[in-house]
Amino acid sequence: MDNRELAETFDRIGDLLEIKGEVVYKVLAYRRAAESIRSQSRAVADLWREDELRSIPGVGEALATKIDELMRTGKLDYFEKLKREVPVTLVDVLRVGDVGPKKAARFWKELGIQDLPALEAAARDGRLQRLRGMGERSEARILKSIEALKARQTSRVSIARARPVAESLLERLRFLPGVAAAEAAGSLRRCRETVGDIDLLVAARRPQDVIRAFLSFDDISRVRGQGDTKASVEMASGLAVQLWVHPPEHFGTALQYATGSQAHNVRLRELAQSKGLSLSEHGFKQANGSIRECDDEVEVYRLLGLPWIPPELREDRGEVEAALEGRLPDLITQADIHGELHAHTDWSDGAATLEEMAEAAAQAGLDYLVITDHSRSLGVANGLTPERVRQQRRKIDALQKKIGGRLRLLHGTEVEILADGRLDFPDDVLAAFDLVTASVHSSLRQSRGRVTSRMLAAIRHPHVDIIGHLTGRMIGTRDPADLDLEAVFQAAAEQGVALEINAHPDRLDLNEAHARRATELGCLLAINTDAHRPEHFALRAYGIGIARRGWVTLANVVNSWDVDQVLRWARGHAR
DNA sequence: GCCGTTTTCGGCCCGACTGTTTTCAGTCG
Repeated sequence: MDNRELAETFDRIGDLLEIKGEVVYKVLAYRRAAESIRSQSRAVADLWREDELRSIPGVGEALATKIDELMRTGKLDYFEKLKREVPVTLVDVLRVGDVGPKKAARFWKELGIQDLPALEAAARDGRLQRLRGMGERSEARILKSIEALKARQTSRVSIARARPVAESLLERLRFLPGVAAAEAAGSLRRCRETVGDIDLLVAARRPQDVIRAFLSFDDISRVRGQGDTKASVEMASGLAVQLWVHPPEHFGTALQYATGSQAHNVRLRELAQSKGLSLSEHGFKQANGSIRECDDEVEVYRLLGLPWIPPELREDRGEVEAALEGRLPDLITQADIHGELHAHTDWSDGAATLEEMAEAAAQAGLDYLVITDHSRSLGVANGLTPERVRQQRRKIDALQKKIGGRLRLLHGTEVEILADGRLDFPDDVLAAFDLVTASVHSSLRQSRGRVTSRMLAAIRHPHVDIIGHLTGRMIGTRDPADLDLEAVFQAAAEQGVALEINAHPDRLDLNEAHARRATELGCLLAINTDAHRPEHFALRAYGIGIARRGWVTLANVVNSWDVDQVLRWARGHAR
């Protein structure tokens, strides 16, 4: 049983317990454990074999026993019993906005509603509004929420889709009279790979004016809620947006609050309590009732006795402890990256010429660019034959002479790792490249053993320098290959082969948990855009975001090195 | 159900908004 399935099981148990009316802290304990398991950088199955389950934050005696049962038998008696008490289809009812555990339980017990279609039918028949404490408006709200739930395919969208929408709104908000500042917060600011909704924070003296102006933006299609200090809307595109408006004196605490994560905020508020303070978005309330305001986020953390914690780390994954102990990682930044090691041209499936890609790389401020077109067996991508490889080398050398010292051009390849683990070019062809990235694009559905041994063979191949987009996953459309990551990371660390963090927002592969584990094991990493057109060099921001969420520091990122160091490494490691 | 230089028992963040209520429960982030 993998981490995701395990986390889902615990989440589901939490949902059922909540509907059943169990004390909330037990529910929270299951959810906290689920989240902790989801963000584990190691497979829980491995920890189970090593008898280390209790090292997972939020897993105590009772949950460790349950994980053990799930690992041994694939089932959990406790969960099965629970499902006989509470219909498991009710968890779908919980997904409806404005319906929480209390209402779900009442709909079930008083109206016999066990699933989403039954809820919708009841709402349409006007049966919900006849319940005590309900009314016409509540029923209409629920019906709208059901429609919204059905309309969107998944509840989360790519960060790359959300960011431009947020930027567009922020530009307009900053232009409003009386607005001192406007920033994106929430999961967007924390650089999660997907975001559930867009959270925006505005500093202004007269919040109601800002909210009124915001609600009149013409791309807003529905107002979900509005008050004196916040508004919640849906965009025409279906994206949900939340706006908070606070006076400038509160901006520090408000930004901290709106950035989250919720789990991180809970940790900070507990820390505040231990100092006799009560922390909220309005400030620190002292024991005598007076409020200490903060217009600056750094000050919020300072008052808690902490250094400022970068938003990407705020997930309650050990960052508060690290901050308390003065061992926060010195995270990689965009400015640390000096070269692109993975880019395509129209020689294979890229959209632009060598010249155009070189020009764009120089414009993007890069010092060096490695051209890595596909190898021959990737027919759909017009992969290069050895003969075309030699032609491309001559073309690159000529172009280098033409552009001079502005940009160092290197000749590389993204060579296919074939289904049997061999590479798609013979050794003498590979030897002629400045840099070799090896990737898997097909036969991703092979067994765990086979995919892993293919990957290990590639890592141990004397000419391979980088493994591209390791798992092959495409967010939302293609599952990652089933790999023994621990074995892959160890081999990569031993061989000095770098693992790519592919910055394309559909890939982000390694993901943040993998990046963190790879870093712990001492792997080298490469943060690449896999650019197929000039504007793709800008995608690096998303790769940097994931790297930072994976606690990646400057030390082991190969494209933070200068070109000579990269070439020395490419020639020298484990050959 | 978890967790501990204030505790192995008794805590477990804080506030805004909504709708149905005559003072509050439920939901959400």
